Amino acid sequence: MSLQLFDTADRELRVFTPREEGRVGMYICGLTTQGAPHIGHIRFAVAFDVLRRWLEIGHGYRVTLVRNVTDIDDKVLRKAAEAGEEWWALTYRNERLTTEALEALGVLPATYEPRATGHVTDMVTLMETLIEKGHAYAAPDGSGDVYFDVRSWPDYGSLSHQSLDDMASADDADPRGKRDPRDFALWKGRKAEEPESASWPTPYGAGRPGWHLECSAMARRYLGDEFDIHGGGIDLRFPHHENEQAQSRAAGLGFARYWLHNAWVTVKGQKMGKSLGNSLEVRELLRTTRPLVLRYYLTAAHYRSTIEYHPGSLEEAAAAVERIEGFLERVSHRREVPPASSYAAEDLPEDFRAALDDDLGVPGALAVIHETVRAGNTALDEGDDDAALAAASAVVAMAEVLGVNPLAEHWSRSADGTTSHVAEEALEALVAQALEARQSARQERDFAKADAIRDELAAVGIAIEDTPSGARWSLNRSAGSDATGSGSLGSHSPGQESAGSESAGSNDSGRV
RNA sequence: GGUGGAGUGGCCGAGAGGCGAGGCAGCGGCCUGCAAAGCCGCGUACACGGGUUCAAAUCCCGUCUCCACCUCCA
Repeated sequence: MSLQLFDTADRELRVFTPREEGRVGMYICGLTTQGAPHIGHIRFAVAFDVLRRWLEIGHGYRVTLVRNVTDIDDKVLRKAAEAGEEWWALTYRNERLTTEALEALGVLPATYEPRATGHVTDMVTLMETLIEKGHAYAAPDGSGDVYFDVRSWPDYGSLSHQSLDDMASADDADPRGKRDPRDFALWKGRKAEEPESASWPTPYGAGRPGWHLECSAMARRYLGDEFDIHGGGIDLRFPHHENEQAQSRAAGLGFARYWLHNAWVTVKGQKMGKSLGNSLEVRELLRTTRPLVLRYYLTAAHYRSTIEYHPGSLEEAAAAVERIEGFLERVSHRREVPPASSYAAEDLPEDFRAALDDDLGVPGALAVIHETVRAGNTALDEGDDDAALAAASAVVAMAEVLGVNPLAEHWSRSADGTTSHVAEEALEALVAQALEARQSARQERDFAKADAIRDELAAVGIAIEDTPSGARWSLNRSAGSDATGSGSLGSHSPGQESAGSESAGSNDSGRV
């Protein structure tokens, strides 16, 4: 079984073969840290996190993932000036917000996250090569700009399949010193009104990186002259990636072998924009949505399909997540579900593997997870704990590949540190009292009273389920706007009767 | 003008010539004191018009609508 990926350059599925046996070098364009990230911004990170996990878990590759931080550009300087803030303070603050958002969603850390501003010398080296080879020139107007000469590179446009002659010339582009309006800036000479801290000396004059050069320079430094996968949002295909490829290849480097691009998150059919305010910022959404749910939501669609955001889609994601969690909880009352790491990748269901090998078919992979959940629930209903445990193990392992494993330690760490064991124990004791009272009422067939107790608990976000082995309670995850309930407070059953009346031999479990 | 993508059942969202992915919601049933959870059953969907084929959401032709990119947006 081999992995196939859709390559933007070839516009078709290609069998993925790394250039070096067993290792994969992957570069993904991170964010320009000019603002707090919204869910659209971080989709790429989630999408490529799944790819990275599948390469590692499913295929055993050692992945070197480089995710850059473009920490300087026109907008950064403009916003900083508007806010009366140092540009580097603004960009660093937003970089941290981005990191927090990605961590919250369980995106595995990159191997390295280089910043553009730290790689000026690498960029100068590239510019020197390009000028030497006749593919770039310093603007003759003394502006300090250095441009790539697109006419000198016949292959220009090959990534986005556009012909130079068909490209609309950029009316709004600053034309100073360009030979052709489509020439793009490798380097931007410092303008008088720009802060000195935002410029670096070069042989061509002081200035700062153009938007594209840093990626070529940093990919080269960390992944080499040629590497396997380059990813990013679909909008980056042109001009950003086209330009990266042009400047790197013109400099004699092999550069990326596979180009992958993810689609948007849209709102009302349109690309998310500034006008939406901050309501879809990750940190805002996480006030009312569990990180696992948001992660599931962003993961569930195929990476090349647009996700249309609408109110309610997060609730649907929550319901799907709870279905998986509910099953794992049910099993965990009977047996100890082993961690994902103990599950051999080769044992992942064949349909699941095939789905992911087919250009990362996450929707198909999720279907396998849900089918396995149903089979597991059926096994549970039939008292076949072995089969249920096998299903649960597979579910955990599959979900782990997608980064949506409810049992992963990541999700049980409370994001805000509010969950203390003391509080947990206190809650446990209070609920236990209520459940005892309800149980006596039920035994006396005073169902009005029993139901009243259940309603009271429900009102504060505690759901009750009666099972053959006694009542269980759990924090109702979808209740109320702020009842986010941490995983560690997930669900409880009266310990003393946990396996009591059930079939013998099922009590080797204990609780997880 | 150029390039690329999309239109699927109440909703989300896969698939891509023949057996209706999966989830959410809904209805019926089992279970339950009642619920909840779970399980079982229930859907005759593929923008429109033609065509090819024994067979078309899937291929071909045409039409409509929407979206993205075309020099600093994931």
